[in-house]
Amino acid sequence: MPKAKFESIFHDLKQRIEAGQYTFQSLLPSENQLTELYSCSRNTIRRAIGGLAELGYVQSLHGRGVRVIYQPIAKNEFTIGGIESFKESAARNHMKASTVVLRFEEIEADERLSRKTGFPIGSTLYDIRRVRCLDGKALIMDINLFRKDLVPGLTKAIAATSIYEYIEGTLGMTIVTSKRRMTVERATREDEAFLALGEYNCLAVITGQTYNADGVQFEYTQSRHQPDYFCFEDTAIRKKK
Amino acid sequence: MPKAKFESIFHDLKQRIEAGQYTFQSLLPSENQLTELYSCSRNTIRRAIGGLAELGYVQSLHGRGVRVIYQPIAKNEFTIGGIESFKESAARNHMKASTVVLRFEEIEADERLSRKTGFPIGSTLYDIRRVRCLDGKALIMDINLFRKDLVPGLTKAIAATSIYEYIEGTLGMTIVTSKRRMTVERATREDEAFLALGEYNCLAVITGQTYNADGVQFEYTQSRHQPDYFCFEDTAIRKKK
DNA sequence: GCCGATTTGTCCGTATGTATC
DNA sequence: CGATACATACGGACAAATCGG
Repeated sequence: MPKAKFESIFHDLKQRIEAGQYTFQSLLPSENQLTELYSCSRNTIRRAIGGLAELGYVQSLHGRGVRVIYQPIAKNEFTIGGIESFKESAARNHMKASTVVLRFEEIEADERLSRKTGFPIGSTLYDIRRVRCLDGKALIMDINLFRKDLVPGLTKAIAATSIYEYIEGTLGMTIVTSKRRMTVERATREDEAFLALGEYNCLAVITGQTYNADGVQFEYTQSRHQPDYFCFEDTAIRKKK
Repeated sequence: MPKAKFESIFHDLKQRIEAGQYTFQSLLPSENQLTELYSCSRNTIRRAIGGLAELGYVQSLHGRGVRVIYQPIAKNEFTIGGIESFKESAARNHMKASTVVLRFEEIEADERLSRKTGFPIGSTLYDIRRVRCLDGKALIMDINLFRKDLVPGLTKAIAATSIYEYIEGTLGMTIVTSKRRMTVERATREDEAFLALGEYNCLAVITGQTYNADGVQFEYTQSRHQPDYFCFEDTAIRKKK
């Protein structure tokens, strides 16, 4: 529920573009016209347009207008975008999701683990390992480390459903920033044992650190995807020199 | 050379964070203090901070301040971020780059190719295929399609050095928006024939469409990376509900 | 628990610069 | 050249969240 004005304008324009009201390669109404349409200041319009540009929906042309560069694409893959939980992605792709918890332990961060994950040395962590299945096939290996003091009361039963629902729903914690690295790695013996890799000997690996609303890292995750069900989208905007 | 004020403030703050003047988990000076430090309006400061947040350098905490969440990491891999050419990336990673042009032809976009690449049907395209080598190892297979009418005068010799230098330098065209999809694919016979894949049977594939300053797509690229030399970084900021 | 000071979030109106047509 | 349109910047106002007394 967007309460901010620029957000609701952003969503309205986004929907109109997706619906084809503003077509590919056409120009949006000028910023001055939009200020009248939405009865707001030009500043607010510009924030909405800025959001659309980040999404790769439009591109501003100095002195000419704002061009629509949105093209609908067929999304039949397990596309990742923004911050989204496994359950949310599965639902968006209309797939049956299930989870098997392989490990649920408490460990302490030593110096090596601290360097790797970014957690302070000595912090107590939940160490969770799960296999994610879509439509019955084991496709993703999730390795999660949570700071116990920031995510108290986590149980194996919660891990089997959705940890993020617990964190955002029950604990009322907000997830804000998420830093991720994507790489391709050789399958480990564990990957081969638990996942349906088929003829692939590699996986798409997403390593991420997640920060809560206090700006404190509470999670380190490694998500190892069977290649068929991995796709990441991104839009980059080049800075001027 | 940033002429805009908010950009130079952005770069200054970014450098101070990287230099450790503002340390991990500390708070920046308040926006009001920064307006005095840089003698500018609060609006301008906020734009600079917004840029740092997008980079994953800081996170704003309502009512409290702006927390630094930048942590230096060892970048010994071929990291991709923003829009960057092969030569630029190689230079940043202190590696010797060389290129072998496998193909340089003109083709016409039929209906199938148009759907795949986003080019209009009937447009004449340069079809270029190149192998990229770093420190003598063949690691990347680049497949580029350029609209001939938008990138005139392209030659095989230019393809052997840097097409982007030609586009931005000689033609004076500005690259603005770039949409990319990352996937993992099985190696083709061509990949195996020309690249040093080692024991991998997959590659990291980046498929992208690039738009110029007119908002017109002039390029479709597929970049197929040997896994050891591929790493993509990203920061996501969760929208509020 | 309340109040006031501080700090970030949103929004407005205006002015000026720059690019396009 | 003038009109239009986007880019940058300023200053002010009020809301919302946090923190200390």
